[in-house]
Amino acid sequence: MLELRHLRTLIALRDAGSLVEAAERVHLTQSALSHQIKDLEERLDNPLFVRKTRPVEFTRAGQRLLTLAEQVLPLVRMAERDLARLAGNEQGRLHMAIECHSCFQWLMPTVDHFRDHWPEVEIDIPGGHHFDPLPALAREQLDLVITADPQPLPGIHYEPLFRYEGLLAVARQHRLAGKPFVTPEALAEETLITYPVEHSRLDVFTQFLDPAGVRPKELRTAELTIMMMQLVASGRGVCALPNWALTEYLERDYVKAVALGEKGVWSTLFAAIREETRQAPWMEDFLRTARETSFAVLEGIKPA
Amino acid sequence: MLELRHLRTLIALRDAGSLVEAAERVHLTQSALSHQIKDLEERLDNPLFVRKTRPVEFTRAGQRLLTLAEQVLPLVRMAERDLARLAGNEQGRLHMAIECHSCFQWLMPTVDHFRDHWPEVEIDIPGGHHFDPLPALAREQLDLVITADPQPLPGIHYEPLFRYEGLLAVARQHRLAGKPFVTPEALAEETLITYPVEHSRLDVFTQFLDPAGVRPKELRTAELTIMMMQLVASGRGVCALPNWALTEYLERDYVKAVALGEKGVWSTLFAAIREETRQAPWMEDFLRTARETSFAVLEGIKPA
DNA sequence: CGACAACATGAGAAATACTCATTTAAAGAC
DNA sequence: GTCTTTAAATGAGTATTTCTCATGTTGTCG
Repeated sequence: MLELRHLRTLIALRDAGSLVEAAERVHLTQSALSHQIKDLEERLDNPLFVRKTRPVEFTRAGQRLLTLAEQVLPLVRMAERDLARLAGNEQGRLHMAIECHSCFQWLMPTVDHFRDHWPEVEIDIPGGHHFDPLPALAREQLDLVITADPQPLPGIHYEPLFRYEGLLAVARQHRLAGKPFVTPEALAEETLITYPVEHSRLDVFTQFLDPAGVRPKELRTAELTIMMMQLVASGRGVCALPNWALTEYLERDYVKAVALGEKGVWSTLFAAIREETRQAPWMEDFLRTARETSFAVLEGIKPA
Repeated sequence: MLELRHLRTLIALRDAGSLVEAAERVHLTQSALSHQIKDLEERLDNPLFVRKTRPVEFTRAGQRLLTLAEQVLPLVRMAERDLARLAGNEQGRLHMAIECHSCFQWLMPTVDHFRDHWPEVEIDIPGGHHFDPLPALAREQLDLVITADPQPLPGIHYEPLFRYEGLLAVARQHRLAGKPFVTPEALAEETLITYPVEHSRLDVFTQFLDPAGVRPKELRTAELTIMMMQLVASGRGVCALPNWALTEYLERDYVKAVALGEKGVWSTLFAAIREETRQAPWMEDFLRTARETSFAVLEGIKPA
């Protein structure tokens, strides 16, 4: 018998393009999905997708089921939201801080969507606070903090959102452009541009340069991504940024990107929340939509 | 996680009015449904229906899920139909005979519905054949026969549709009216009106009178239910009919009904089909909708 | 009150959905 | 062409879920 599980799988498969990645998204193994879909295909007596292509291509039967999924799953989600409200957990506050300078890109659609669906929850990103966000979260001045470096604090839970790769942006004609990856040592000859924050909060240092004991030749800071890009493009330095923050500049061929080290430097972005708010239906919904929109909007990220 | 299974259960529960009957409809035990719904309620943190009422009464949460089910399940069914078509089993013929004089009432809506959804399948109820329907089914002159007395024939499968009770219709002022049930012996004093068919095909004889060795004082036949009702109402005899064939006359208080024996006489109505056509998706769909419409249209019947 | 009907509950059985370890197949690299 | 890498399939075993069975509880009606 067809179940919602199958529809969810197919949607994940379409969005991911391969079984392996789809499996990550729904938090199952590749094998599980392979079996699941095989069962389904046998019962329907019809293949659902062509495996030999990248991304996978759906047969007519597969497309029909995807159509069904698109009709049905939103209805189901709306119903679940209504039920959560009926359960009585409707009041709430969601004030958040963002430690990640380029996160607004995907956070804004999430916030908009959320505001529509949970009008009773007061959602806000209060600007211009100068205190440390994580302690502020603990003392209930904030309700959610987007951060890439979780620090163990009592009562604080870190909910992984997605993993992303730190890439090194270099000028198009730069000597490192086109290399498959860059070694820490190579950066000893470069000017590194960063956001004006402590080095302990930057992955280039903590995960790449510090372990190798290397320091860049020179350091300079910039507030905004676009300024960094201008500096990089004009050959005044290099900078490390999340892959998704770079895609638009890469597409316009404004700069080039190289991986940091052979394996790349991968970090996880977290939503820090208080344990008490973790079960709240609107919080679960916010995290879910946050993940969904980030996967929809950003390229090159992976499930945590 | 919410699944279609839950929605199907809730619909069955609403249609049936009690867990016990709903369980019969979805072919599970009462216990299974009880557990299933309990799980759901716990996860939603909300009761779904009030158990102490008959029929059960749904809470707001339950109603919300029912709404969802009504939106979603038809979509799912349409998709399944499309998939069955894609699987290639689209051609078919469905000529049927009806051995049961009062079946048109529920069969017609079924046929109409089916014609809409399977335009490629030729559906018909050829009239005026004088041959025995079951052998005609075996030799492929027919594809489906509605009958209440299955006879073992090679290659013929009897698919139970529903169970119904045979009731004795008597005039309002008749001496038996108002009794909880009637004994076979009591019929020895009555004129029994039947359809003009062999007695071996009438449950009153096979299940009630013959076992007790009783014969009615007199016998007469009538072609149509309405004629029988007129004879009964005017005190010219009594007649045994399925409970659902009587409801409209009972509601208008045209005649009264009494059960046949303490336990009542229950029969099962079958759809006789050839084994080969049993798996055909349109056949499965026809049987499903036949069951559905009969439960929707007829009162007092039970799942087989 | 006692009998009956509907639902709940706990324990164990059956079905199913998953994981792990391997194999097969295809696509790229050299 | 062979070697490597990546994706998907497969089989066996495990875990989980979902049933059934047997029994207990509660409410209803004569």
